[in-house]
Order: sequence, then structure tokens, then C-alpha cells
Amino acid sequence: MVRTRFAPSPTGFLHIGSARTALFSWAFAKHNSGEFILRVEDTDVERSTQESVDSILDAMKWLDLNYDEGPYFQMQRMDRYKEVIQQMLENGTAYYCYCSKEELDKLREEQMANKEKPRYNRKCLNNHNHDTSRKPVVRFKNPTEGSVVWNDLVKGCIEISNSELDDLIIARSDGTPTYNFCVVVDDWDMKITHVTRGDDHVNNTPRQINILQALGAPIPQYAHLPMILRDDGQKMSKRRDPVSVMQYEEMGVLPEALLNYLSRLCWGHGDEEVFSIQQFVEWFNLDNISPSPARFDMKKLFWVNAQHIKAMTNADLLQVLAPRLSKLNLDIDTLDINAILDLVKTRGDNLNVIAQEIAYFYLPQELNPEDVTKHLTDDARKVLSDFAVYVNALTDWSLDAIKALIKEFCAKHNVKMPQLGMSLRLKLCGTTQTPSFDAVIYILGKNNVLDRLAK
RNA sequence: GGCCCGUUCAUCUAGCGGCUAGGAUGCAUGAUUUUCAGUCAUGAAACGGGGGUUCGAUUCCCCCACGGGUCACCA
Repeated sequence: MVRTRFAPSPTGFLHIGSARTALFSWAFAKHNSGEFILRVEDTDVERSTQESVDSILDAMKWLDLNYDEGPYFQMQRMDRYKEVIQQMLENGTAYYCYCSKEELDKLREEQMANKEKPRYNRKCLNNHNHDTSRKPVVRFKNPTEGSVVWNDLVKGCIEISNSELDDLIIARSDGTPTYNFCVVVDDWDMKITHVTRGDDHVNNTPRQINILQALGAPIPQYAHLPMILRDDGQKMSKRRDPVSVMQYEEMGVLPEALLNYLSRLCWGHGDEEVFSIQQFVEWFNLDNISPSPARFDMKKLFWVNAQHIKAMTNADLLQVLAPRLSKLNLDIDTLDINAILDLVKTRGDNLNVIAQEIAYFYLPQELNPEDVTKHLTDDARKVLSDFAVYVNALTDWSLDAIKALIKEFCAKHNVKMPQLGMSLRLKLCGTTQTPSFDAVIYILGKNNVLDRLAK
């Protein structure tokens, strides 16, 4: 049974890169009929907040990345961690260290000055004459010989010498365990078979494997996924980029489109570009993940989004649009919303634009003064009032009849289609960029058309 | 700086020793003459550099350059 996990720390919203990691972990589990576990790594008491937990959970829900187990919270597993630390203390795979932060800082500085690798000098390993008034930390006794080797499912074989590692702290002086230790105990207890995570964790892996071995625990498989960078190759930044998943919701991106786009970063399946999440799960495997980082291309994301919007049924589209339409105070029942949707769903690459396209059918829009001077000249106004007479006289309110009417009008009044069209659009919709005006007239209905022309 | 990882069009990618190096986004041009959008067609555009291995390297190996990650009582 394949078991993967997603383990965010609740120190902020769900990051777009984390979402990609979650997606791949989830898809790998689903593809293999396995289980996906959510675990909240909240051992950093200073920075973890309930608000962050909630926003991460909300984002996971929005993306519809469901977990089979959890969310587990590490802070609720303290007893277990302490039990394991006690065992390690007893069997000699861990030891108390009484060195103060100041001492350690000094040591580090000296080593850096001598161009040595900063690492703990094991002063407390066998020295028992320490200041017991101090609260000690617990250190893991890392092997000094040999190296740690694992076959990373994305990166291939990686080997790191134990001489690169030092005795890391697994419990702080206040007794709370640290990240690398909790991860190990959790992955073990939760029977995680495949650790899929960002490749910023590659350097933690040998430490974790060493602890796992000291514990006599099985070693899971590791798959380190490449980072997602900005379009200029820099790291994404909170200040400059939309990095929160929910910001994309605000920008009118569909969750399935975001997932589709994210899936194509560092992964591909032939020439496939636009596909459903179900299809993705069927295709997904770790072999096709490219080991190099990818850049986030906002334009392509929105193109993918447009493809998904276009492919939706009107009923589904209306449902996702509902909150936006009600915010605009549209009473959609007054017109044929289905016909409107048919016309506008190809006219935007996000839900906000689509909602605006719908809005001008229902509500008279304010006119841009530039458009007025350009298109609503005295001549144009005369043409429109003549046209209103024709509309008023039309008894058969069908699209074909309206088309015929327009043709007839243009011929008789010696007006070219675009001439009529632009001023008509402006008067009817408040903008010169609309779908075919015959269709707009048809949907609006005679009364609306005459009302708006009269204003 | 040490260690680890990476490098195909501007961007996302296909390629897994022999191809006119394919697709997509974006860009440019044209068509659809009812605007914009959409759609369709066409076009420009890539194997970081240097050594090997081989009959033959984008593909395998080494070196260099560049990019990224990481070196906490953060995760």
C-alpha cells in the first residue's frame, strides 16, 4: 500500500509551490490506489498560527485535494516524541548537550574564520562535568564514518558523506522536539512509503535516514520535487508575486485549471496540455518528472484557465460564477442566462472577466467619454433613433428576424454594418467590445433595447 | 565558501545513440470582412562551452561556465 503525505507548516497561507508538491504527492498516492495523509508540522510555536492552519485547510479544500487521513498535528504527538527521545538517550544514540547558544555561536564563528565547515564539536558527548543549572538540548549522535546513499525517485542516486553532517539537535532546551526528528518519527509511525517533498529538503534526507536507522525503522523511498521559480528565474516572493493559492481564486482561476497548469511544471505526458484532474491521476508517475526547476508562466496559466472555462457546461460555469454574479447584484433570471453564457464563455481567461461580460447584459453600463465622442456623433445618434423605429416595429422576435432587420435597415439607410454596430454596442452594452450585436439584441429583448436606445 | 542538485526555442515541455529536434504558451503575419475576443492557417525561435566514448551524440562519461538548493535550539 502506497502512503504519501503532505506536511505543511502553518506559518502562512498555502504557497503555490507547496500546492504543486501536495498535488504530486496526492496524485502519486491516487495513481497507485494508495493513501494520502495530511500532517501539520506546527512545532515552531513562535510562528505557527491557527489562522494559517485554517487557510491551508481551506485552500486544500478549494483545490479538492482530499486526504485519507489527518490532519495530524505534531503538537498533539509530544508524548510520542518524548518517549522516542528517552529511548535514544537510554540506548546511546542521543545525548544531552549543555552548551549555551553563545558558546555555539562562538564556535561557529571560529570555524568559519578558519574556513572550516561549521559543525558541533561534540564537546558534551563524553563530558559530564557540565553546568547542570542549564537546561540541556538533546543531540542525535550522528555516525562519523561512511556515507548515506539513497536512490531518489526524481534525482537518481545521491550520496552524502557523514563527515558533512554533525550531531543535530533533536530536542530544544524547553523539551520540544525539532523538525528533522518529528518528521522521522511521524513518517515511521504513519507508515509513509514515499516521501515526496520539495527539493529544498534534499539536505535533510541523510540526517533523517541516519535517525531512522538508529531507530531501526524502515527507510521510505524519497522523491524530491524541483522548485517553482518566478518567470525571471528568481525565487517567488510574497511581496512581488501571487504566491498564495487563494490569490488565484480571487483572480478568477478555476481550481482544476490551476491544478492542470501546476501539473505541467516539471512533468509532462507527451503533447498533452489541457486535461482533467482524473486524467492526470491516470497518467501521473514519478518517472516523468524532470529534475530541473520550472518557472511560473502566468500567461500560460490563464490560457489553460480559458480552456477549462470554455469546456465547462453552462450549469457548472454558472455555479462557479454565482458568488461573483451576486456581488454584482445581477438578477440573472430576467434574461436567458444560458444564451448569454454561450456567448461570453470564450471571451475571457478568468471568471472575473466573464462575470463582467455578463454584467453588461443585465445592467446599463457607464459610458467612457472617449467612446462617446468617437462613436456617438450626431449622425450616429440619428441612425440609432431610426434603427429604434425598426426595432419597435418588429413583431417576430427571433434571431433570424433580427438579422434580416439589420440587413434591411443598413441597405435602406445606406449605413455600413460596422457604423451601426459600434454605436449600437456602446448604447446597449456600454462598450464597443461585445459579442455579435444581433445576438445581443435578441437576448436583451425589445423593451430593454428600446429603453437603452432611448437614453 | 563547503556540500547537493540542475542546464533542449523567451517560457513549459517531448526526446531515452541515427529525427528536416516535435507540441504548447507567448510573439509576428494572414483568414473568418460585425468590433473585441474566440477559432483556424502560416512563420520566426532551442540542444550553455570544451574534451572524450562511438561508425554516429541533444541523448553516455569527464571538466568548465552558469543557475538553484542547503549549511539554525525554522520547517
